[in-house]
Amino acid sequence: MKKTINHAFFERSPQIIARNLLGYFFIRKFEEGKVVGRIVETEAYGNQTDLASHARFGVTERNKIMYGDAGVLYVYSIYGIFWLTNIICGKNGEPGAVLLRSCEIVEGQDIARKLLEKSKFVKADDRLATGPGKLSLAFGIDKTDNYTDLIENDIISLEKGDPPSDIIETQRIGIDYAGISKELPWRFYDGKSKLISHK
DNA sequence: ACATGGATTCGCT
DNA sequence: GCGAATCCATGTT
Repeated sequence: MKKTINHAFFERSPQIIARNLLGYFFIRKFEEGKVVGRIVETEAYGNQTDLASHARFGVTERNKIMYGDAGVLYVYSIYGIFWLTNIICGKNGEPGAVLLRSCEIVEGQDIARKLLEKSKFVKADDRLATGPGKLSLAFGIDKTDNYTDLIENDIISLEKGDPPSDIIETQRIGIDYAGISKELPWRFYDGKSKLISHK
């Protein structure tokens, strides 16, 4: 039995969890095998006071998942082209999520490549899961994976890994609309990794 | 029922 | 650095 992660791990602030998840392994099983990615880039999204968060307008049909139990996947579509993969954080009633932005695929690169090639909007080079849209493609994640509990289910999971020696904190990407919140240092990445979406 | 715009990516300038 | 691809959640009529 591998090291497990319990729900309590996710019942903390998204900033703490986004940082802690660096070096962890994100895993999805397929019939042909499994895809394993070392997480090297994340972003935290907070409550109503975070003007970049989907929770900034209060509860809606799409974002109500952010107010629910931690440790479940929040998957939503963006630009009509991509799915983005998040993990719900915080205690029940406190909205928060961590966006998975980049992985180093350490197993199942052939499976990930085939999944990427199904999309006409990405190029399947050696940066297979670099960027949140490509990461979701590489793990075959779409709206059918929304609400998946990472602790309970047997297909998608997280395993502990060693934290990077060099963790960089910067502003989040693609949130120019967020006013003062765009300056929050809530993006985290492994400073030694080459597979980061933006430097 | 309709208008708006986005937690992206790629290719061209 | 900028525009296009493309669709659904959201807010407004």
